[in-house]
Amino acid sequence: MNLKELATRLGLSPTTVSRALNGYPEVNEATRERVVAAAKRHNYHPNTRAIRLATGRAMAVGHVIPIATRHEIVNPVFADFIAGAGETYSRNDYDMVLSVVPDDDEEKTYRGLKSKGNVDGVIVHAPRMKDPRIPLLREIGLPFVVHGRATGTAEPYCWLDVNNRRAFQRATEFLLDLGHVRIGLVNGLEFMDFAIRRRTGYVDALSARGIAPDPALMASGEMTEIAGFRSAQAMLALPDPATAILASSMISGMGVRRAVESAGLVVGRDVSIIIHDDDLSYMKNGEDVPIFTATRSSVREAGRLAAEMLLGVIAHPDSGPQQRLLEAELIIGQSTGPALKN
Amino acid sequence: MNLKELATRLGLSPTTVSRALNGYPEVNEATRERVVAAAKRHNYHPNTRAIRLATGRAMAVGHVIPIATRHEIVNPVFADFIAGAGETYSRNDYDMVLSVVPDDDEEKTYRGLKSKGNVDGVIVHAPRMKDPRIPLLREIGLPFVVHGRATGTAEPYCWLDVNNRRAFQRATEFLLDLGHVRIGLVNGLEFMDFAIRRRTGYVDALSARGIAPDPALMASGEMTEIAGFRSAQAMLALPDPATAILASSMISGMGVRRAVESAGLVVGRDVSIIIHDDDLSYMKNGEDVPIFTATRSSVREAGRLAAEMLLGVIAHPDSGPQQRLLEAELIIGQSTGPALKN
DNA sequence: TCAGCCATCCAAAGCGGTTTGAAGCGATTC
DNA sequence: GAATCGCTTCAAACCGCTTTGGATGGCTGA
Repeated sequence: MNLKELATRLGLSPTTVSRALNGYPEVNEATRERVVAAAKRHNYHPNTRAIRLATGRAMAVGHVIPIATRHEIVNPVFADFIAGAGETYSRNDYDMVLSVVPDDDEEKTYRGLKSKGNVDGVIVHAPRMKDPRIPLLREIGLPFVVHGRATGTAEPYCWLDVNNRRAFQRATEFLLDLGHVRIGLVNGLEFMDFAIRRRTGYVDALSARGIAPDPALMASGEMTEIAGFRSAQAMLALPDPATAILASSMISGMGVRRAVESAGLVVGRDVSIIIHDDDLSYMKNGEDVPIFTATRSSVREAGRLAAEMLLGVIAHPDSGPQQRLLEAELIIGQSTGPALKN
Repeated sequence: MNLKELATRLGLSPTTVSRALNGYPEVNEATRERVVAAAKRHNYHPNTRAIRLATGRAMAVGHVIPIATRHEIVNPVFADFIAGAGETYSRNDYDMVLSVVPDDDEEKTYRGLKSKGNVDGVIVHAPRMKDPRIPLLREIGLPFVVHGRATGTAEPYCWLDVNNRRAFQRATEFLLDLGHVRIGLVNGLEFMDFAIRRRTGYVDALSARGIAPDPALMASGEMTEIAGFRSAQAMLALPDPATAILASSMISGMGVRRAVESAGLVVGRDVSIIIHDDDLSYMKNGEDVPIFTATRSSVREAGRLAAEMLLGVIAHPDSGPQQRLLEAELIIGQSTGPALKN
């Protein structure tokens, strides 16, 4: 059943039927009701491909996922962000198209997306310092929103980010207030923008109390369990070991916890742990009482909001670059406690 | 730059240019080269929306992700599967479109995808027993491939699955051979088809050795760290406690490990653990030496293969239902050892 | 009464490709 | 020399919708 058939059946022109269904004013209310009823009765759904060609809009948003040789973006955090963004798209009748491409094809992919007209805009994931995708997208004129920020980019652009610096600053201050001095940081890879900001927050908090950051207490790597384990193990084995550790994710936090426990120490008593909790739906930080004390910010919610921002930018291309900074909450769990006097 | 402009510039008709670029035989080789060169020079890319309307194909594959109220499908395993499938689509110039919808809209979504012509086929995720999506998709005539199988579905359909029964049977036999008798199963939710099959394999292996399955040693729940922890904790607290535990994923296995360690026991000596390892890219089971003994099967590779199968079905709709069963390998890690005599 | 004005509807021209049917033309065949 | 054939190329229809630019006719107001 297509528009023409439906129109014939109703004894109307395709024009009128189209207008009736799309809510245009120049159609008699009685006619509209008749059309709407017939459309429902015959289970008519306009063909998306035709709409797209006729309107010149793709009604779709792209997410480009590089199959990285050096760093995996396909991680649990990404999945939850996508889920959140997808909710927004569904509600707005947009499609979400994911392009999984070898990372040296990334630029070609963005250019293709634009020139072939597959999408109306894209979300940029996991920005790095001076991320080249930002000038690229501006150059080719494809609307975009960055999830995170890219330090070192001069021109303004649309982004939505968590205040990572402030979150880690607060977490560090919290540990300092508990009397901890030897505080370790198990960070993500420090070419990622968020990791840089987190370290800044951590260092700032220490410096404000006159504590010089100790390189031995600052690790950086993939946010995996095993990496968390190893980094924490090293920090606990120091002559002057860490008594508290900040971990960059739930998963690396689990590695840190394993290191603490396998050193015969008790989490929350001998060693405090604070993680960053993305509030992943399948990886809750406890149910009622959080297991870990954490800086929490829902990445799924971030996905929803970033998608909304992008749809806004697509609808109003010259409304100027929008920006939004979300604050993480500091939630107190069972993994932190006062530093032991000795 | 569109086809007509390019044709005008070349002094040719759009027909010839289109054919030249699409490799049709009825065009002079010299002309074709001229056209191809001009297309590259002017950076011409045919408009996807126009191609889709003209050919009647969507050149896209759908993945419907229900925002489940009762069960989360958006999990790490799903993310890796998607990444694998996406690789295949990119190589074949197909788009991957994800629909994130409330779970009571799932049927409506599939029907819409078909009648609006957004996709040429779909992948069905996380099948349950007698999964209603299979008859639905058959009814509306939308090509599909199921990742997994749905026990209780009479008619044949396309699927790609891991031999879950055999994998868990072998794992159980391996533990039995090591002298374990009290073997626990920390399973996924048992309305999921894969979980049923795993339990069957486990029970079969025990029965073959004359061991009656003990309900106290069989848990079922979400595959989270905390659920794994709790189930294992209960099994270790029994009067006749488990000396070995099968866990359904890396994450629940981490919970099991924590339960073992926090009971003051040593993994691989006091208690053996075998997990199912989906070989997730960001959650490796060790680097050279696996941490866990595991039944391993790459879910990413499964994604690639399922996507290939679907593209095949789309290209040859009446080639009959294809089916493929992948075997998991049993890899020996550091989490298993002989049962202690006492 | 008649021009002017809404309210309502329609024909036709896109959107940018693919594909069908036919035509031009030099070479071959009879 | 005419008919035939193959190789190239093209004009036009088509995919299914949106949207522009009328057309129609009843109603209002002078």
